Amino acid sequence: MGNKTPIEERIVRTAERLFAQRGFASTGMRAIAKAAQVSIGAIYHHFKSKEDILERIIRDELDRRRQVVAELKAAGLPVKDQIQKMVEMHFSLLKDKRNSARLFFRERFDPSFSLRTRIQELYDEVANFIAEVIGEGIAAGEIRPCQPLVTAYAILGMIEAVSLRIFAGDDTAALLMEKGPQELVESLWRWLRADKEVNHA
Amino acid sequence: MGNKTPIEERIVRTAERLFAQRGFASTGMRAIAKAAQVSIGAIYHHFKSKEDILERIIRDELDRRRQVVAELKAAGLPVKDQIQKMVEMHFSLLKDKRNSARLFFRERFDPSFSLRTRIQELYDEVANFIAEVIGEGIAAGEIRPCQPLVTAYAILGMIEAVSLRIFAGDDTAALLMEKGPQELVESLWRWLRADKEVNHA
Amino acid sequence: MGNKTPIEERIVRTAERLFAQRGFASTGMRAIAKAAQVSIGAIYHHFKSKEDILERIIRDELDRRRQVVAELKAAGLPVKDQIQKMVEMHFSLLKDKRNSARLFFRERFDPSFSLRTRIQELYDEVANFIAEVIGEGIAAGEIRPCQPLVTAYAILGMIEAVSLRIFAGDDTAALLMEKGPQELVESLWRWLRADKEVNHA
Amino acid sequence: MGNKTPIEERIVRTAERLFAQRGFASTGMRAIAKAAQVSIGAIYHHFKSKEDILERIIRDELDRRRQVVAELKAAGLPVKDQIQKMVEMHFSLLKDKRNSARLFFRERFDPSFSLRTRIQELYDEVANFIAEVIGEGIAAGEIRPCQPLVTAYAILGMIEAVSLRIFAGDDTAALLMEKGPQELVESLWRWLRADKEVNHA
DNA sequence: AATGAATGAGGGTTCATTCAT
DNA sequence: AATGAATGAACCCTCATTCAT
Repeated sequence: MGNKTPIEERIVRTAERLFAQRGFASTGMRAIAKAAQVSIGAIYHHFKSKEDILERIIRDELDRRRQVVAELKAAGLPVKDQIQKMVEMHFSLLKDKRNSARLFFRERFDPSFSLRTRIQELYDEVANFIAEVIGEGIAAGEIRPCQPLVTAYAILGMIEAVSLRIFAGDDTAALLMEKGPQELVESLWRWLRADKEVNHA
Repeated sequence: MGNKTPIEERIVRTAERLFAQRGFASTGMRAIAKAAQVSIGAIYHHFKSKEDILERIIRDELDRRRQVVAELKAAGLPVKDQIQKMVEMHFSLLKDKRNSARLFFRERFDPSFSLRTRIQELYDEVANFIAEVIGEGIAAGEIRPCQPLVTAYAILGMIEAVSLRIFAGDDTAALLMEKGPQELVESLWRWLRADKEVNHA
Repeated sequence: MGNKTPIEERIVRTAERLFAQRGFASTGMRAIAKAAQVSIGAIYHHFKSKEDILERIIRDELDRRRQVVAELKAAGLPVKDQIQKMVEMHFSLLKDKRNSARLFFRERFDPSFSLRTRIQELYDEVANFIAEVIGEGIAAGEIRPCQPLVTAYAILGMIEAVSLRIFAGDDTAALLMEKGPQELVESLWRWLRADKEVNHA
Repeated sequence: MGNKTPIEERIVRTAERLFAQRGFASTGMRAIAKAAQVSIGAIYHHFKSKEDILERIIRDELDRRRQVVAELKAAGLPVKDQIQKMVEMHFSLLKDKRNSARLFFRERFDPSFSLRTRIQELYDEVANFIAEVIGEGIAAGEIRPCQPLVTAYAILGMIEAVSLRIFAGDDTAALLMEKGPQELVESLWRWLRADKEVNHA
């Protein structure tokens, strides 16, 4: 049922790459068909429309992230570890699914795109999860008092900005890829931890 | 000579809005002409091509930001104030030039877009400026030792993420717009400041 | 595989007619589509571009002429007969493929037209063939000494001028069509033959 | 009144060159204006339309040729000399007014062009003049019996074919330019003269 | 006499999509 | 399941021409 046949796989992966490279609007069905070595008819046999392909790509990516968040939630780790895992997740997805991550970022703002809302929802979902973690941390005295939601978006933004810069693929990108994760985790903790810890150190 | 005629202004502003809303590739010249209440021919009389309009928009925005950064550099403020000003600048530009800011985000990654490199350069320029400020702060013992460049991108990302979320225009956006700037400035300082200050507190 | 589908045939023949009537640059794709009762998309499904249609038309015509010349070469007729056949060929092609012949004349000088060189080559090929025949005739004493190449172009020009005048379709054209071929053949022979034949007459 | 101001001259000459090079339909008013270093408005101040410029160019050329023919008619030369002068005239015009000669040939067949009829008329006028000369020659026994009109078109065609080939500007063209005129004159006379002359030689 | 901003119809071409096979 | 021919609206852009200055 939900099984992807090889041809669907090929279409999805090719489209993912092309959408990420050229943008959704600028990628034609012909280009996808040609690059995937599939007939146009075959694409329309498996997908309702061009948007349908994008929807599938995005949904896959959303599922993947949602699952990571769910696992993280279930694990019941200490606050600091949860935040570390979040950061690592993003960098890991960035490495494994470079194209969809890039696509994910590119098409987030297109208002004509029916998935925009769903993307926003996931984003908010992740942000809310982080805010929740922060809230708990504050309640437990582990995190200093702050606006949890603002902080959550800020954290996501930090991660994404560094991730995005890595797409450029130049020397700076290499530096960020190497130093980024640990630096971010350390900084984040320094940012969030309650003052007492510093005083007691 | 270099004066913008009213019609050019109208074209640029309309295009800016439409590009920001629908994306560059999905905005047709007809749509711009109609929305700006200008004939297609008139647009082509003032601009070489659709890309030329985008180029003008982006260049204007780049100039605006570059100038703010230059002023900031020249002011010779203390580290903390410089960072605060940076954050405020971003939120201020966000309020005044909502469309171009949004457009700026959207089209940054299109590889076929001739200005992409220039945008990247400006972004790097700003990042480098921040990294420089951080480096000076570290040398002066005001900022704790860290990777200045990674931190710079992280800071920009934080700001952007919060900014972007504001585009959505919902309740969360309102909250972020209200609490965002001061929360970010405070958090940032907490993040960056050397430990001694905390200890002495 | 190489079979022309009916739709391609219809497009080519319609374009041929319109190009001949209005000129290549002044014939729009919409006009071709309408006249051929075919959608614009269908044209572009079969041809890469407007120039591609012209290329196909010209290539067909070139092939046709090249083949006639090759057959003539292979036949090994006496000089006089070869010249007669050449003239007849031109008038015959003129009758059968009136449009492409006219088009052939019209677009020969367009420097932006990619096939111009190839047309020139064929023209030269035919001219060289005639010059060759004349050269052989001179060597055999059947043709009086003359510049073979100049004479060849002159002969082609004679034929074309009469042909072209026929396109007008008026009374003069009818006269030329009726009397042209035999008059030209006779005159040509009178022009070319060695003097001895006249003396012996 | 009929005086050309310098600006009109510049427009006409530039248009003549561009029309000859690119064709009438493919030459834009902007291109003429730019090449002639004249504003578009200035062109429209002196000429009613693009066709009007062409009309002026063609009319000038027609007048020039008509005048040569008239002079030839008035001179009352022997038949052979008249024909020689005709040939020389064509090659001379070809040298002096290369562009208009080329243009003259290119646009002769455009049926949407209002001057086509007039061009045809001049062409016929010249052909009729030649036919007349031939007719007189036949009556006087200097020219062998033949179809005067067919022969006239053939002669014009010969001349044009050689002329046109010269436009290519390659080695063959150089050869034709050097040997063409005298070869044509000699051949023509051989073609046309009554047999008795040959017999009596 | 001369300018060039403005028009909008039309240019060639690409598009996502349909459907008979 | 798979094909690719066919559609025609929409794409960006150029055109000859007008007209207020």
